[in-house]
Amino acid sequence: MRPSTREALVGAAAELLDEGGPEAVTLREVGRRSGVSHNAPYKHFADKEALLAAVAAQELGRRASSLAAAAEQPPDEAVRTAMHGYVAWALENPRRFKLVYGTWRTGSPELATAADSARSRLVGLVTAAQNAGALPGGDPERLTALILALAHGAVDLALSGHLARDGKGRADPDDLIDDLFGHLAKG
Amino acid sequence: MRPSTREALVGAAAELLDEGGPEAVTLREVGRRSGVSHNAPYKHFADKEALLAAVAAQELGRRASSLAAAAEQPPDEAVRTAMHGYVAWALENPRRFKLVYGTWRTGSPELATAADSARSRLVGLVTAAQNAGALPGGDPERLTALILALAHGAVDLALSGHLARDGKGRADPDDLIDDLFGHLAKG
DNA sequence: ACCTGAACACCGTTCAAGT
DNA sequence: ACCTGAACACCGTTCAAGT
Repeated sequence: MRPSTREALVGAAAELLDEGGPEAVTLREVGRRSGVSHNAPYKHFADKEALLAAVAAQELGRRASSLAAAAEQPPDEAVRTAMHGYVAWALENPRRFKLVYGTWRTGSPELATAADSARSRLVGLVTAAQNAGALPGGDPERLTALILALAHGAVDLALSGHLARDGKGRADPDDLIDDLFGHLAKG
Repeated sequence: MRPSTREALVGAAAELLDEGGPEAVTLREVGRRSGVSHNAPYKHFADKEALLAAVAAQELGRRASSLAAAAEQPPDEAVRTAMHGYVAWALENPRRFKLVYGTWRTGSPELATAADSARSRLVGLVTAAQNAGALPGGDPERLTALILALAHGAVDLALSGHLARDGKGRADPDDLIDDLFGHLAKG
């Protein structure tokens, strides 16, 4: 069966987001690409932000699935692999990354659920790595937060050009992740 | 002497940014609060983005000054103090934080200079801490990037609600910074 | 050099009306 | 239940003109 109007709207919005950022997502163009009028979206979403939240939730759901794939690796490598995957996703889809972690004026339950799901999967990987002796002990949620914060910050700084780009101090997000795991292994 | 028109425009833009985010910074309101017409800003800035870049550069310049203050502490504590200061600034001024590290369609040399200045000050603090034996060795630029990425990511995740908020795994950005320094000290 | 007022194209949102 | 067309208020930007 062909996509429902709602799915078409979300798809068109994601497409426009990739092409030109959130302000390029005009309800008029979303409607046009979906074959409906420019205010048909209001029958499916409260406003433009709710439409963007649906795009973010869809993206986060896909991220959670790719975390499930990382879980099939041996536990001592799964977390690192997952983090490199996170970085690759963010660098390839910077506007989706910025959207997902942007500021929302009105909280979307759909988005919150997707975020919790992704984070709890990662906590599972970290716990397994701890049990395998590949990561130091302590509260797994807290260690997960540490690792995720580093990966997230490295990507965000890289995207905004605030990471040293040239010269001998050059480090990309993948390097920083490996550095962190090196320090954690020594502890 | 009273503020020039340019300074008034930047000040009004910063005020509006704090009140309602970037989209609340309308050139019409900026002009009104500065006592000029709604298109007078175009005589000082190429467009709205250039005005926002001036706000970001001003903010980053102030951040660099506050890093200078941290340098007066003993070297083994200066970096940690600076990072807690970074977190406090970001949590108190989330819209300025998001603006500074947002995506710019057109690069501003003013902003790039301010960013380099802030980062090189931090590298100086890290180098001093390494010499004092408070941080592990290795390339100071790269270690600086690691620490900054963690602080930045922790704040950004906290602002977007992607850090665990309740339950036993709860960690705020300050906790994560201390955790990182703990792991680094053990290495 | 700096500023103004009018104008243009565009956008989010609302509303009355249609099926 | 879902959609349309007209309309409203608003905004970034441009332009001709003023001092």
